[in-house]
Amino acid sequence: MSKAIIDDVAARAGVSIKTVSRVVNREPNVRQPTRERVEAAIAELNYRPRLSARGLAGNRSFMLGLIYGKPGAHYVLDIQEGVLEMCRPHGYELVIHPGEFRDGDLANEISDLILDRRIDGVLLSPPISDHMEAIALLKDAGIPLVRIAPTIDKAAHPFVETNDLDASFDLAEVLIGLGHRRIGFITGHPDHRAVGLRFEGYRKALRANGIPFQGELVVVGDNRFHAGEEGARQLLQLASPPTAIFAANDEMAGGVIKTALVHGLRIPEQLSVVGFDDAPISRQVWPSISTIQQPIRDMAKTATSILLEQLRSGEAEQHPSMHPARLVLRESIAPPPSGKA
Amino acid sequence: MSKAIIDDVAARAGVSIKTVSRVVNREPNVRQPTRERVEAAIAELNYRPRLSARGLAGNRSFMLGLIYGKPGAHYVLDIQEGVLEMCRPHGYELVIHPGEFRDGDLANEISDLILDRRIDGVLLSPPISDHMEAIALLKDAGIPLVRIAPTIDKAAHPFVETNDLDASFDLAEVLIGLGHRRIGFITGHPDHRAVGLRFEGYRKALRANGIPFQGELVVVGDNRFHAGEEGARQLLQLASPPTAIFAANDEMAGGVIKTALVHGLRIPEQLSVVGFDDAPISRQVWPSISTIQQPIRDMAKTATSILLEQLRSGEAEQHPSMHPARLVLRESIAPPPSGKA
DNA sequence: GTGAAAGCGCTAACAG
DNA sequence: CTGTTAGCGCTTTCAC
Repeated sequence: MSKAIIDDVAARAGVSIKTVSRVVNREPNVRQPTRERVEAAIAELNYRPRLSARGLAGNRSFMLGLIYGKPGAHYVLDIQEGVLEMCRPHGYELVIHPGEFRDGDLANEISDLILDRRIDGVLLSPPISDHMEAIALLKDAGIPLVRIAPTIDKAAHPFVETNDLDASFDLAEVLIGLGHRRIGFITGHPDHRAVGLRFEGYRKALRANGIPFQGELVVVGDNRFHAGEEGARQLLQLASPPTAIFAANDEMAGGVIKTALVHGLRIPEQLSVVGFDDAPISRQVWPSISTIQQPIRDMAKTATSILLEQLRSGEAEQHPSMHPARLVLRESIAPPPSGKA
Repeated sequence: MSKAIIDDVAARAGVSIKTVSRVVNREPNVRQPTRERVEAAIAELNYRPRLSARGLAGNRSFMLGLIYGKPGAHYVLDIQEGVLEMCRPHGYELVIHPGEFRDGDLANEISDLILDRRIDGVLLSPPISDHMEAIALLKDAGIPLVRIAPTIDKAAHPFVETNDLDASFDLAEVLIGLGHRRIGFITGHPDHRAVGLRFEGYRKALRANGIPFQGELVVVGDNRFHAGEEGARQLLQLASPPTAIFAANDEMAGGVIKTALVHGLRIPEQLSVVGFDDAPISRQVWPSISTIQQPIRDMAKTATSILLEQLRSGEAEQHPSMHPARLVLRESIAPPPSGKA
């Protein structure tokens, strides 16, 4: 078994190998009864087309590439699983490639990936989805690509996205609705642009509620836990410290909580904290963090299906697809201390 | 460029394509000057052998499979990166396959993987590395495999491992050395056998120090944060609660810490907590958790190189390789409350 | 040591 | 709608 090749199937079904090929590739121009006969033969023989033979003859590799940065382990795994779920059933294999945004070698690594593996198409996940150099490279090589949650030059290629800005706006409004006026913000890593939109949402919410923006309440972070710790330290040292802190992701929000606890602050009574991502850490600290859940896995699936469609049709259809995020309110928020409100 | 094929190289070097093939495959029987000439031509033309052509002719796929469970996101990513780091330079691609230990379909999925992709070799990471059904399947199919941190039937196949038991013994002895006598233990998921060894280390340490084993101090967990919360709740409700809790992994240790905080206990003054894995969470909770760091990435690299060696030589060499773990002592431990010691 | 010929299993043009 | 004929680019025999 499993040694069956296309000739065996053709013989058993009483057709030519070309017809078998047509059935396997879902091409039209095969009469229904013929198709069924071939399919039966395939099933009986447990025939699986040899990928390398198909690749050699058709000049395709049946491999998709996923190039990703490291915005957090769970984010990466979610993306991977979403992509796998979509590409396996379609006969595509996935080649994963971790890449550093600032790594000068990324360009070389990508060339190697394309040249060596002859990837059929590429998925770019944040923050690499904003790495225009990489994108240009792929474009020049004529490799179809789909970007996940890009923030710049969005017209250039198909993409999927979520509404970071609006969700962030909503979350900030929740804090404002509770009575907070001095809300600190810890930004994400500057390279990670999608996270930058979260800052925009915060500012927009301030504006919408007539709260003046205060530069001293903003600290630049880098998406990591430690940046949250440091940022909180800075913010809490202000002459007039914030009554709430909005961290651009949950890792940093976790850092804020740790610092607050170390300083002996009670959360949420003395300080409200919110994050973004609905990462495991948001449920694991105490009190648990109010945050925003994104349909990461779904975005990855959609991105993959867009890429597969593009590979089939040959043309890049621009149907940007929006996967809305939603608020997850938990224990970490409360009205500001009465004296401050 | 990049369109160069073997004939181009042969022409430029003034040899036959067979000789080029020999050089590319590092075969013997090529005179040094000839080899150099060919290598020069390859470099000048930026020639890359087409994988599908090699695969078709040589009946290999140049793909390795990695089948893994979900013992934690960071664990998985570390393994992936270790494997990638090793196989890319050797011209192998990696096919990742997340699998559930209890999933009845795992067998089918693996068959598909083998049949469809014609994987050359497979790496099994915990807890799948103890999934004997999967292993039997691969063996029957004649697919070389290497297991990462297996605990049962270790003679059957090559493997890499770490000293879970000894490290766990050492950590338990640290607690005992501080004066603890009632030490709670929260076990890992029963399917995840490697984690089971950690329990053995704990028992061995008790024995070595003449402390009687008490069943009531042991709670069965499942490696997840929530199990740590629950387990701690149970242990702290005992008539005579433990003065220290050893969780079989850091996720659960994090849960223990959260429960302790919720109960108003101060750590480590009133309760010492230790975990295992040196996962990010061990640094992110407060106080940070004493734990054990394992060279996961290195294990993955070694496993991969063993597999590659096996593919080259054709025979499975049994040189089980041990990667020692090491203690990481942090804030979460102290002598027991004086009344209890 | 090196080369010539013969496929590997499939798809791409064409014919019919 | 179906079949025939050539390759795809490489590795294998097996000569030399």
